[in-house]
Amino acid sequence: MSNASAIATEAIREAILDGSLAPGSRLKEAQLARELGISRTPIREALLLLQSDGLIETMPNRGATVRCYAPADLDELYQLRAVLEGHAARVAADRIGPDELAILRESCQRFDGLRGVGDIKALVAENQLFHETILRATGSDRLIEMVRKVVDVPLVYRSFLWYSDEQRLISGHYHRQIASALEARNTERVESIMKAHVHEARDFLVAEAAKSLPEPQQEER
Amino acid sequence: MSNASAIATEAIREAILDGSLAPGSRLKEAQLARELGISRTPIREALLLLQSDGLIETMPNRGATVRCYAPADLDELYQLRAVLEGHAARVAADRIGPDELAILRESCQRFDGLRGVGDIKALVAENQLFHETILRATGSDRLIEMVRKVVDVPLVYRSFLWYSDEQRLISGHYHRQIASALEARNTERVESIMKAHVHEARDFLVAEAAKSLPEPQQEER
DNA sequence: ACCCGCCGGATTGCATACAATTCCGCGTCA
DNA sequence: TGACGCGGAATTGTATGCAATCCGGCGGGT
Repeated sequence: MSNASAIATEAIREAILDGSLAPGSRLKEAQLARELGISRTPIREALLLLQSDGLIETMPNRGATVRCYAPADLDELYQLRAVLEGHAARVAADRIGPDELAILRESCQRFDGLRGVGDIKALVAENQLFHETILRATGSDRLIEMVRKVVDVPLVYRSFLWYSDEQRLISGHYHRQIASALEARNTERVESIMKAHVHEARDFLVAEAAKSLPEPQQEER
Repeated sequence: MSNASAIATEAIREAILDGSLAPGSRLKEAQLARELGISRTPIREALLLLQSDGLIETMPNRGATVRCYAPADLDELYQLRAVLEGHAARVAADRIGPDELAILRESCQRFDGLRGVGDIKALVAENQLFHETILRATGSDRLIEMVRKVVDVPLVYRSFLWYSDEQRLISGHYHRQIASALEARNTERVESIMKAHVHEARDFLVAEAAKSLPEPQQEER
């Protein structure tokens, strides 16, 4: 991470994902530059990248704001994610190697081990590892990139999912089923399981989001 | 198109798509700035956008080059396009309105009328209109954006397709079938036809590309 | 009282100057 | 002769200054 604009990009992205920058809040270039101790130029480049990631929104001459997401957006994102990850799983079934399968197995083990533990961050990380391993097995950088764009955004709201012990159990089960189908190189099956897995996460999250933020209010600052 | 960086983005994109900037050629910021009569700052922003579109490639401290595509890349892109447009067609089947259906019908008519005519640009435009109408009917900006990223890139090579009279005929046929399936709101059918349509285009193009550019040579400048 | 236009502060957009890095050719040394 | 290292030119990365634009408040007119 040598250059300043990459540092800025990650710093701002982290701030958005961990909630220090609330949805709707205004991102002033000068302010961000001061806070990160760099000039406005790399900040502008970072904002451009984050915009293309869909994390922020910019209006010409009026600056950038952290993008707000309505439940409908979550739904749309997860729909796309199901399509993309389903496809990824199918492709991966033909190309995944023994070492990657081993990683998946181990991940499933650790996932089970985390049952009942309150460590949400570890769960999220473990889940990410599982999904990313499958994505990498596709060998398609474009696909990886697309999924990242669809996954990163709802990460803001996503922790909800892991507070439910039942959801953890079910997710772990899906992961094991997916790993088995990949091992058996059953393309049809792995695609449909993956889609079901993502769709369930969507249903759960959309329901939760509808409860906790019924109005997509525009926050200010 | 008021601001300079948007102008620069479109100018460079056009130059890449119409071939004035050959794949592999180096994009020097100062040179582009001189040619467009603006400073390097908006050029840099344009390059960032084009990079996220996948049209160019940049290495840190070493500038940008027009991205080269191997036949394998074309294959990958069309695979993704089939998945995404297939999904789009499915979604559109539930949401498309009568006016959009009319546009599709008219487009099919005009498409048939262009048979035997040498006007490649008109064919490309008509084809784009057809596919974009379906995409817009999904109401999902993210999906539109994703497809654009996958479609724009091979546009460089794509004219091949339309030189074959047989391909025109077949494409026209697919378009009519798709329009019918949409009108009947047959989600399963429209998805599978759209996928087949894209897959055929891919087969044709990959075969042509393999013939005309057997080695993905790195051009310089 | 309400609407309209103007003005000052704040913020973004663009240009330019400067610093850091890379690439290439030359000379030196083993 | 070949490999290594060292400038210097070219190019990218960052900082900063200035112009253009937008927002909010104030005053005048209806």
